[in-house]
Amino acid sequence: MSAISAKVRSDRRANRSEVAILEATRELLIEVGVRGLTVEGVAARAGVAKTTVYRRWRSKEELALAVLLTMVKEIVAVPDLGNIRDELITFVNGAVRILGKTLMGRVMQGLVSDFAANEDLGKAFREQIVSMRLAEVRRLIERAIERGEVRSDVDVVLVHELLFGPIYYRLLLSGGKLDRRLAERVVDAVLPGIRAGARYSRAR
Amino acid sequence: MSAISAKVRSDRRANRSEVAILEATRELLIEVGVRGLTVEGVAARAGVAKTTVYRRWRSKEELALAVLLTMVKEIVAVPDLGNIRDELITFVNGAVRILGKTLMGRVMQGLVSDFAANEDLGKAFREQIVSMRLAEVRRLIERAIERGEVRSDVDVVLVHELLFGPIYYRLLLSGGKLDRRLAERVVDAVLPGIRAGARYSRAR
Amino acid sequence: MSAISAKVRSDRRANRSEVAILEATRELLIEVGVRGLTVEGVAARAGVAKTTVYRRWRSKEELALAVLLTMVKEIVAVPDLGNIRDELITFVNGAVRILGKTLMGRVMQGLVSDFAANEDLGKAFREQIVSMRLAEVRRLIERAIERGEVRSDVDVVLVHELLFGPIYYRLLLSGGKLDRRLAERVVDAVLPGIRAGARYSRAR
Amino acid sequence: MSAISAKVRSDRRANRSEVAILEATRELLIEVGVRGLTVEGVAARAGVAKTTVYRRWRSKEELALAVLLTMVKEIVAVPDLGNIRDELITFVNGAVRILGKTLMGRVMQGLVSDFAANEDLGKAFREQIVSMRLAEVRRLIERAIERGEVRSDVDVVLVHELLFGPIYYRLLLSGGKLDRRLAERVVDAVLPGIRAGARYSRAR
DNA sequence: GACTAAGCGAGACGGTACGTCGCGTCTTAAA
DNA sequence: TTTAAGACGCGACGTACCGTCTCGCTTAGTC
Repeated sequence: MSAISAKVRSDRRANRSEVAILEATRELLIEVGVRGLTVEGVAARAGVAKTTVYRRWRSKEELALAVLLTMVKEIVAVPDLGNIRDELITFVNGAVRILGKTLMGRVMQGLVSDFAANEDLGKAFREQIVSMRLAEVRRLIERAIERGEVRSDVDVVLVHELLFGPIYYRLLLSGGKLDRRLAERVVDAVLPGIRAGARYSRAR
Repeated sequence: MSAISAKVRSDRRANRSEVAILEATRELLIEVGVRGLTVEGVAARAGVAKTTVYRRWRSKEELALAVLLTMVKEIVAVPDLGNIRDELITFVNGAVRILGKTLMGRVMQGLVSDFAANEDLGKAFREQIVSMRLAEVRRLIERAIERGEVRSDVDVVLVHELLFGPIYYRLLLSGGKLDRRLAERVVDAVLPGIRAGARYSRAR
Repeated sequence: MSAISAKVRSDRRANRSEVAILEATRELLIEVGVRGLTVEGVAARAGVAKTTVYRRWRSKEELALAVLLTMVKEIVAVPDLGNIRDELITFVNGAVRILGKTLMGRVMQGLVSDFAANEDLGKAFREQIVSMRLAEVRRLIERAIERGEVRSDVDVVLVHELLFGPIYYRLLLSGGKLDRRLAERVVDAVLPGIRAGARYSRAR
Repeated sequence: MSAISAKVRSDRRANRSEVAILEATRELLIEVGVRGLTVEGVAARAGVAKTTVYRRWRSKEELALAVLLTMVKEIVAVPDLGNIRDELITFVNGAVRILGKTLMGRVMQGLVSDFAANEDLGKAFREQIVSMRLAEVRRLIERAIERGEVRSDVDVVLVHELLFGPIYYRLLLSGGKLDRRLAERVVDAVLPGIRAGARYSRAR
């Protein structure tokens, strides 16, 4: 029992550092961005030794990703709204809002280059964000197929890319605004291609 | 005439360093990527003083961008193929090929974070790549409108984002393949929404 | 006790770098002089990072001064030789020897311009060398006054300047030799003015 | 005749640069000292190409010395004042004034290290300043010997060093003031040793 | 009065060293 | 045993001047 309580105490102690580090990271990400983030700065702000940071995360990028992941874990299931259009708009707009209005947009911009450079990082992002979004799109599409709104041979992966690609394109490359209208317009542009009864443009 | 030849001679001298630097950069980008690129390394490889590099480019990122831009200046006008589908596929596939098969893909991955961090860099990319692609899409769409293939109230910017967003999404985030089929499938997914006679999904 | 041994261990570790740096500096001062001394070179020779050098000394001049000070800390008290003449000759000759025969002469030549340019450096030299020599001259003069050899109203500062000024004048400006005779002749030239019973030349 | 006038005109053109460079050097010596002096800065201030500076002086130190020498060429002969004391005070005080009140003090401080490092520089200083002062001291002493004021076996070199050593010692090392009293007190301390009828302290 | 070469301004260049930053590792003392 | 504290080796940064080197322009002085 004392061992257990010790463990508990130890965990708490460990968590105190961990929480302090994450909080410091979050603050510094807001203040100076991923680019300006330094392990040294995080440790100082958290009142923690650099070694303690390194013991838990391999690099400032992993640290930034950890913070980013905590924010995006809000990818919640979209309730049944009765029609696929509203559901997709709701879902896509969730991403638009997070990327456009919160810290996450800047963090994403700062981290994206690291996804390619650092295998672990990219994998973590794909597994925890990309694949979850894909899964949710799949769920919504399948529900819509059952409703008869959407063709049954739809390529979910492609749809998912068509929905989110433009969002990230604006965030990362074109500098376009991430506003409410965006989600709606993207969804409206994609739907005609997957509506039940619609034909592939090619077949036309 | 003597003025011209003098200019040429002068240019040649100036260019000798410039060319050497760009070539060294290209080699190093292949070997170590944007992340591993250092001004020091470029200067050494080019047989040039560090100061000479800094005299022409403010940072290794600008240098990398310069190399990248030389590669993408191949965004050439798509000839009239008689139908918008083939034209768009040709155009989009140009980007897919460059990003998927050449150095440019890796360079893009490495630079994208800097577009947000460095105003000049982002501006240069937007003005020299994004806006040129947008202009070409506009040209193609307008031609298609004249042909009666496409609705006349199409939002060109959005179409452009729908076409290229998924490409970059794969390159930067999902890790999906950039293959020949990609361009075709994206175009076929986008066309239904802009075909003449098509209705907004919403109106349905 | 454990605290002490710990302190000692800690000192040893810290000192390892410090000693290596000072030794490298000493060697390089001999080889290339103050002028040719570079922090980069010192660090390389000492097998130490440049930052480690900068952590301890602000500039190569401070470093050179540190070496110089270790050498001149030999300004030891002159024993009672029974007469002021022998005592002063002994004392002045100490400086002549160090400046003429050891590295210190060259280091002094190299550093002297920095004493004026760098407040800290000049202050360190004045406090650790000049004032110690002045104090020793004062002690000797006072002893001689007690013996009745020297007038009691002697201006010790001036005497000190008359004794050492010519030495440095040779070292730095005239290029004259620093030999054994020098100390003797300077002392013999200065003594008549301060002998008990002597009168100021003016009073004559 | 045309050749001559050509030479003259050419000289004038050459002199225009030379004068501009020296004037710029003088200004910059006042503003930033020898330490802060750069060939680049001098050329810019003089509105002259760097090459033009290098064509005339080998280094910024030679340039600084050139300026310094123009200022000290005022070492003029001391008139016969009837007694050696007043003559020496006048002479020594000339140096005290120049070193204490004009730019020359700071320039000397900045150049002195270069006298040892640069053979040409040291030689120029010794030949144009030191030896001229020595010659003047010799002239004064010889006149005083004829007057019967001073012993005939005086070591002029030593006297010269005793007179000027303390001045430079203050300027360069001790930081003591260079005021009117200094010349007088040094002379009064040195004279007893060389007065006619005086004996070497040793002989006592 | 046109021609030519010498001298010049301008400034790019290769180079050395600067002093700084942050990395990730390692050591120590305290808890 | 874990931690805070922080020194360390390291690599690269971007800067300052160095002294050398073209490059055309200006400008005498010659033909």
